[in-house]
Amino acid sequence: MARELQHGATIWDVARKAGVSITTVSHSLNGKGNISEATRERVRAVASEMGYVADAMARGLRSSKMNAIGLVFRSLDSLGNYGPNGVDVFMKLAGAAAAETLNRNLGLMLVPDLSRGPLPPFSMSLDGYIVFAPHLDDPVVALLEKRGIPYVTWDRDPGRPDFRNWVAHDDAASTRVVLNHLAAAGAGSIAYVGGTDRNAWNFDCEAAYVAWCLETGKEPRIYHVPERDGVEGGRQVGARILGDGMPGAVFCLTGRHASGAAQAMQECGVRIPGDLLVCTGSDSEHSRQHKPPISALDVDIPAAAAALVERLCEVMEGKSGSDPVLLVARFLHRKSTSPGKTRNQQKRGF
Amino acid sequence: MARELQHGATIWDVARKAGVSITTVSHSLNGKGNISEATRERVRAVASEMGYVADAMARGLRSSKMNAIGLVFRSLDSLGNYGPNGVDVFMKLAGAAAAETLNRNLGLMLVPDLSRGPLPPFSMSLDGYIVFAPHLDDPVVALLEKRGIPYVTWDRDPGRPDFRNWVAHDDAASTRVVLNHLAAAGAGSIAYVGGTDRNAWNFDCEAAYVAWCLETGKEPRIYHVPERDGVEGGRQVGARILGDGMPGAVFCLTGRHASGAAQAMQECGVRIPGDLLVCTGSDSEHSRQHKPPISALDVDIPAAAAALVERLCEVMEGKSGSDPVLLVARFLHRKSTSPGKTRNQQKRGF
DNA sequence: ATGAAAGCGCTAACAT
DNA sequence: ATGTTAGCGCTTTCAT
Repeated sequence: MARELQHGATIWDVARKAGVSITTVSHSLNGKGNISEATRERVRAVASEMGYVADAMARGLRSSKMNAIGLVFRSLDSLGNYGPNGVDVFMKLAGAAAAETLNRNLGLMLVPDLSRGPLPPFSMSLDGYIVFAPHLDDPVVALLEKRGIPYVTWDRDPGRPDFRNWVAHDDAASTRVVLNHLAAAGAGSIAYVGGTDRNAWNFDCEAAYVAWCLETGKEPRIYHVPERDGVEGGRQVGARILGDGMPGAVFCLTGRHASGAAQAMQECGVRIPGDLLVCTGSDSEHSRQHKPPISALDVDIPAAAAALVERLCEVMEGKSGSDPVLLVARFLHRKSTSPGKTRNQQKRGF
Repeated sequence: MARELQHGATIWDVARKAGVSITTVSHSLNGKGNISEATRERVRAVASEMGYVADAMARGLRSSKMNAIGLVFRSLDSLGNYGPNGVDVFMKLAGAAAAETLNRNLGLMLVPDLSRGPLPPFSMSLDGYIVFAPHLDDPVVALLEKRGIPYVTWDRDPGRPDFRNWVAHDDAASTRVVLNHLAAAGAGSIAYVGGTDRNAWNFDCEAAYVAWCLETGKEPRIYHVPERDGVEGGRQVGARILGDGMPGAVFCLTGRHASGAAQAMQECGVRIPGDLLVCTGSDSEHSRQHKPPISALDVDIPAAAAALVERLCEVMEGKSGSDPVLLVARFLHRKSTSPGKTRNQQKRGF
């Protein structure tokens, strides 16, 4: 149906009905200017009675503010399988960010990968962007940078150490928490399984692992599995690890890899946690539902979303120079790293 | 930083640089009017060289088209825990819809519940809406209706039988598929566990269950658990069902309920599928990861998103009178309803 | 084949 | 305390 017909009342309609000028309407509704309280009230009443809502585009055109921010949806491909890791984290973040932006009366626009294809009409008019896990030399970041659009990132930009508008977990600290926990639980040697995406998470966790090995005098055992290979990739690496000689523990960054690796090894008769401890750097349904449940680092998604949106708002307001925001990952201690637990605890999924 | 500085080139800048009028630029870029191919090419070249992108708001103001649609985020509360069911379906749909809208060069805006709080600035300017599972007398639908904004719904609007712009699974048919499967697998009596939200899914599945019982001469056994009670609610209903006398099968609409019910009953010594068949109407990580995996109806989310977006585009273009789109849910036959399967199949998670 | 000019609905100087 | 007016950047008649 033609929107023209139904298109809501304009500021003119309100002005006419209230018997004032459009300026008065604008000022009344926006709490600006010098308007008598009586008039202000009357205008407000008329406006709300008419269901008047200022046209976002007209307003935006004038103030060059869209009142909406974008959330970049990198690599749609990887979402193709809608696995718990791809979608889970990203989409939960989208939900939490939407809640967060609503509080500030901003819209949240999902923008699937800006770096390929024609730009969606709105993409360059948005007030700011949240970029999820930029990788090395990310073209999306380059585009935003070139156009001077404010943005913050989840995880630091691995190629740009001076860019400081990011929010992330303290990956180095989290990694040490895990490794120390594993060592304390009796793991003599710990194998590490990272992903292949060139993002800060992979880089920093691996670096922390290597540093920790150096400090504790252990021999690093590093494996890489492409994120997209998911559980199956995990199974394969599990087999490889077994082939290379069973370690005391395995730390898989990705939840799906952890689940796959544990699965494959259990099928070979390895008992978890009896023979081997397993832990993941990213909690997901896979780690929660695995038998036994797999210990994991957990992203506090609402906190992350809140921090990202808040920081972005600061940047949009021109504030700069703040430090990056480091969140603490929660460590969820579960059965997979608890040798010697009773049957009862096991049953409760702990 | 002040956007003014960085604000991209305007149509004027392009016109000046190309030595033509803004009309020529507009026409060249939009393939309208009578412009010589030479000029058109030159303008295009200049524009792309300058990285010119038409301002979405200015364009929208003129054409009163936003080129973006909204996806209503009903009841954020229920997403509060970001459990696999809330997020799973809704967020996957958001992702798929974003991909789908991108193909049409439309933006997708996440709009958290229009019915409470102040309207987000954009919400009333969007070209159309996808409303996810409207419930009876849904205020969001009422608002959209009042303002004449085109919308489609996922699942029919239970209170408005004449509204036909919806996409959903054929719940009646799907329910029968499940019940027949359960009966064929040897279930003499089948208990049904539905949710309490007043949406079409709950209504239609239950109606189909009752009808099927009537036809087959079975006594209906109906239980209700609030969606938000999740796995714990499932555990409780599992206990209740056991208390009322164990049936041959349980059909839980919600995946989390199914998982909880199965869990509680298994802890009481019930063997699945040996003593009892369990099936859910909504596949999720919970049903997939349960031991044994729980048979489920599965939403083809990309198909649903595609259908929703396509239908919405039709509605926005003024086409009307099309029939609702009925999708077929896939039935995923798993171990929980396969009595007498071999050990091997069991191992493969089938 | 090209350009001038009128708005779209709003905000913010600038009158009054 | 209220009103007039000039644009924001664009599309679209209507001239030329």
